[in-house]
Amino acid sequence: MVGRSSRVTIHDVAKAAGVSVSTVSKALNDTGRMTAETRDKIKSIATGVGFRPNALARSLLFNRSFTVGLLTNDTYGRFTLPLMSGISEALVDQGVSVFLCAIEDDPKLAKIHVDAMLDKQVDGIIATGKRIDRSLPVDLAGLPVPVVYAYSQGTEGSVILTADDAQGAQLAISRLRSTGRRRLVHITGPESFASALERANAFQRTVGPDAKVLFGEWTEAWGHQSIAALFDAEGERPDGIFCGNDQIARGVVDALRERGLRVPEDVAVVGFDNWEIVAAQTRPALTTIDMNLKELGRIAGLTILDLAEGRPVAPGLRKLPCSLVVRQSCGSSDQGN
Amino acid sequence: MVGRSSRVTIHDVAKAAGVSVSTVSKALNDTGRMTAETRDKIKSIATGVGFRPNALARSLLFNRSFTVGLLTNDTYGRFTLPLMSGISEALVDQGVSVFLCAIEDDPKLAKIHVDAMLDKQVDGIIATGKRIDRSLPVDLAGLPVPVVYAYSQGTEGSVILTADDAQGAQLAISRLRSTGRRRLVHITGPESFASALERANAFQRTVGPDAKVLFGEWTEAWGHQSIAALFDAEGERPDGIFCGNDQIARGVVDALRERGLRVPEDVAVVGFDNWEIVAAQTRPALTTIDMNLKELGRIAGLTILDLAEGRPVAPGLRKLPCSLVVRQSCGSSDQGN
DNA sequence: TTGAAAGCGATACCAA
DNA sequence: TTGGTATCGCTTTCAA
Repeated sequence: MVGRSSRVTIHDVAKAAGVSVSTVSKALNDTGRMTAETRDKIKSIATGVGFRPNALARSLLFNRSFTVGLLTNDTYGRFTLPLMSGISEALVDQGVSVFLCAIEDDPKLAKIHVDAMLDKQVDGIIATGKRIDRSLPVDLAGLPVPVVYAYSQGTEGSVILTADDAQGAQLAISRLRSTGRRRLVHITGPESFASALERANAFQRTVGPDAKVLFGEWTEAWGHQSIAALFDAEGERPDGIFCGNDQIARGVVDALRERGLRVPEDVAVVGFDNWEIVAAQTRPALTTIDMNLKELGRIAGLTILDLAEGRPVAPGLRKLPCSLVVRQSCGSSDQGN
Repeated sequence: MVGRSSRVTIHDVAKAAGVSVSTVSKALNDTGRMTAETRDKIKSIATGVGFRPNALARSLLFNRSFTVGLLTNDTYGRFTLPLMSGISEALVDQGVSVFLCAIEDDPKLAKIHVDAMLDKQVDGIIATGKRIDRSLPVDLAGLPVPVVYAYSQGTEGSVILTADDAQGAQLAISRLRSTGRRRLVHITGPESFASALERANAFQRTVGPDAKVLFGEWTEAWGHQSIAALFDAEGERPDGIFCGNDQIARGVVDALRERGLRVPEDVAVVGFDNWEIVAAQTRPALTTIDMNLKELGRIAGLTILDLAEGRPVAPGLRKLPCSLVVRQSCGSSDQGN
């Protein structure tokens, strides 16, 4: 039997308990004063009839909707999903729900979604994208609600959360070195990506100013091409490769294997992103850098809540640490040369 | 300058226009009667002061929140994201927003999310998962709002939307045959998955009762293993392989190439899922079956809206057609034998 | 200790 | 043509 049982209001509880609505409200919210007996009786009746307060009514009263919006243009969800998961996790105990709006780089659509969220009185908006040096196609400055940018470019004076690319790169390099690798190369995406540049700079700062960096595409194919270039050429060959993302790393690992080189024995490889579906299916599975996007999401959620509740938050760019995920492509750190 | 400009209410508009709130309401909603002049004046003043009606207040009045919930336990978002995108697309013009709740197979978490959504008076809930023969860890029957199951098991008498696995399999087989393949094999996931079984049954119904089906895992590794088994054995070798998902297909394609077999010239391969990240990066790129999850989401959105607005919807399982996405792994259909 | 009434922001009926 | 008032479900002040 499908049927929408209609909702029970505080009025119904009052009638059932033989008291007034105000008494019920006070009883359930543990406010006002009354005999413990009355309070308990009302509480048990309320649960008995299955009363749940209408959040809309409370929102109207408190001017707080216990709702935040997540705006994204990342269609693959590679960044959005872990972020979303972290946000949700941080906010669910506070009774806050998340509106997800996928706007696909369409300014008009973005505006429609933002307006809809504002109309619904969201307590704040978290903006996220697929790269940290591009902003969403909509201006979020001057909105009547707080905004937090997570893995996206933000406006002057706003709160921006991102992963610490340089630190992530260090992590990868340390790992390669601790397994005894000395001839390191960095294969990464286009130079036009701030995160590619950031990692590459960290790489050269750490390994040396003329450490080799190959900029290209974020694809497996680029991984293959790079290996061809590196190993067909004369001269010194790398024994450790730090890749700008897991797809490149996969291409690199496959290309090395096809050349009869063993990973990690002959060449160790570290990826970036910890994109499960790529990293875990690569043979050998990729040791890689995780940007901890879920944690980033958690912090974004808590931050937007702070802002919404009027607590002070320092504006500016905040970089959160990456961590190393050890699988097989980089050997074990106690392994000599 | 960051600052939350406080919201303007209908009252402010009324004051600015020198009329009553009821007149403003009527003017803006094109109801009631008044001089076109008054109406226009009020409208322009409203836009002038940046008035946007508080959706919460309207919801309270209309008992409609213009909000739906999407409940999912699919962490990768492989099914959820396209679905979400379709739902959102179908509902955004109606001013409906979507709460996304990721519940990760945790019954308690699921209940918390469902309760939060109900408290916020969602107009309906769409439940989705990562396989069609499992239900979410929460009972959605008897809720005071309509529920639609999309790519998830549903309850007796509910509305369930899913992809037509059998038809998808037919599509793959037709494609293989139209490129002249005659010795077809199906490599797929565990027999315990309804969708694997459904596709396998369709395969045997079409190709013949003793057409070979290999059940295994949904992984690249299984693709490799199957190829080893098939090509190391004595006897007839397949010239066309239909894979249960794109990951298996990728393993198959890689394994074939490693054996010196050309894809698609020697063996044609068709995948399933059209998971861009896998299908497009495979060399050659995978011809595969797309479950049209976005369209499925669109229909789920429209259906939940129908239900929410009291329009009749036939209960039961509704299978939506898959489509073929042609890339390179299956050659072109005008190619002879 | 309990309850009546005002009000959150909007809409709609019914008078004027 | 316009405006006062009740209402949606809830919380909170203030009076009883």
